[in-house]
Amino acid sequence: MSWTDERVELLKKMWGEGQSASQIAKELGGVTRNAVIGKVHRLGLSNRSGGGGTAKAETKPKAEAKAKPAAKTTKKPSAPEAAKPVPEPKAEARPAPTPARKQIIPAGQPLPPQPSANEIDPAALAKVSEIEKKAKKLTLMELTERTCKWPVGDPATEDFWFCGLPVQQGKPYCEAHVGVAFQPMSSRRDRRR
DNA sequence: CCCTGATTCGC
DNA sequence: GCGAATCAGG
Repeated sequence: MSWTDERVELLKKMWGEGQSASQIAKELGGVTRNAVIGKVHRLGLSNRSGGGGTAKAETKPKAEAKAKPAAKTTKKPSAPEAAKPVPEPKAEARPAPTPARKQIIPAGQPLPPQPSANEIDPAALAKVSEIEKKAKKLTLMELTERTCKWPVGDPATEDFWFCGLPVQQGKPYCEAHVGVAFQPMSSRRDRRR
């Protein structure tokens, strides 16, 4: 796959929306997240603020001397390079408060499709029963930080196990179970007797 | 372990 | 220009 105009555009759009590189890569298809990140950098929009041209040259004296697998002497101009006497006292405040900012980036949660349905989403339930077929069926002892802790079956019987699929980051359950575990709220609202 | 972006460098 | 490998952090 190559970076056609359309693909680049989609990349820009998604990146602008705060989508992660992996998601973008997944969406584009045919590329890895690394490819996406690489492209993002080459496009000069590494920082999601780069919209209007305020290119902040964040000089990161970060990783420098890395443990290279082999001693590559490819580049080493070994230029004495006089230190940069340019103080650059950080002038330029903000002449203009940045005119049109795209929009406030949610940062983080991509927010779900739409919690319009207050009741447990039938689709979510279907998803659950479907993934339960692929469940690892772990025992309590086998659960770890990253295994879905959704219980299945009756604890009083032998037919009991935990989902065990990879959890959704930060949550105790896998994607499918998170879907039914964390409801938009309100479904059971007032069940007055 | 999973995921994120950042950087390097051979191609 | 491209992106795998690698780094660094969460």
